[in-house]
Amino acid sequence: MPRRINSKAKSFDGKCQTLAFLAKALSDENRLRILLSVSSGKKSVSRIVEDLQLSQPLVSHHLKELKRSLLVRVERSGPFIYYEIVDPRIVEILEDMNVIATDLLANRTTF
Amino acid sequence: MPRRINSKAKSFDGKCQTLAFLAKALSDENRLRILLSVSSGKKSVSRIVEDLQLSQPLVSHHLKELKRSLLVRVERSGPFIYYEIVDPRIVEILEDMNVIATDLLANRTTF
DNA sequence: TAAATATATAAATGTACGTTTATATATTTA
DNA sequence: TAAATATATAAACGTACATTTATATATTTA
Repeated sequence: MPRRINSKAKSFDGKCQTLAFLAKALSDENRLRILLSVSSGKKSVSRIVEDLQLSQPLVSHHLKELKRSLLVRVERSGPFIYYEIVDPRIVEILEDMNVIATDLLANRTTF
Repeated sequence: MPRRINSKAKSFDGKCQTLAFLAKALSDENRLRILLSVSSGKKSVSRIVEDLQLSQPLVSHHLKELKRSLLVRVERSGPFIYYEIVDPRIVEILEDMNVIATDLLANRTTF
């Protein structure tokens, strides 16, 4: 029986790889903006490009990454290809992360 | 007045940079393991090295990154240097992320 | 079918990053 | 003060990745 340091470590055994993969998908500013821009409904690539003022190949590239990370789903309709967030709970997580990040920055001298 | 696409986008305006920074700090498997290993109390570098079976310079390097990301605090006691998680809410976030990641993987064919 | 539009892909490039190896610094002990 | 222990730092290396430029694919329209 493998030694357990504590219960918290146990509950994360073998999950850090998956967690790191998900975190990496969220670790780029432009990719985050793209993900959030499709978090409230389907949106075409060109619409994302227009809204975020990013180059079309860059948006396509990040959408491909988000799809590879299972965070968005794709749907074709005529000449347009629509992307949409798969699980809106990701947005809640990002909101929680933002609260923590704000606190960390505010108390960075104190801690 | 700048155009707002939707309320969600508004609530994240200018925060993606911070969010991406935090996510990047959590985007490496070994760094996550180190962070979680100091999430239930102070732990010395050598103890982390022993628990996680990682090289000492690698652990030191990642601890430096975690400190730069404001996620851990440092405390010296004799020859030992103890690290500790700053905000345990990070662990809750990681638990939530793990739930979502698990669901995404389970439904990856369905979505 | 030709032109126009929408999106994806490929190549190229610079940089960031994780890891290893080697060494330096700091603290305790003999 | 010398040796041993604990940790940090620096250099070196390979790789991953974000971005740009150029081009290919697919769909609609004239």
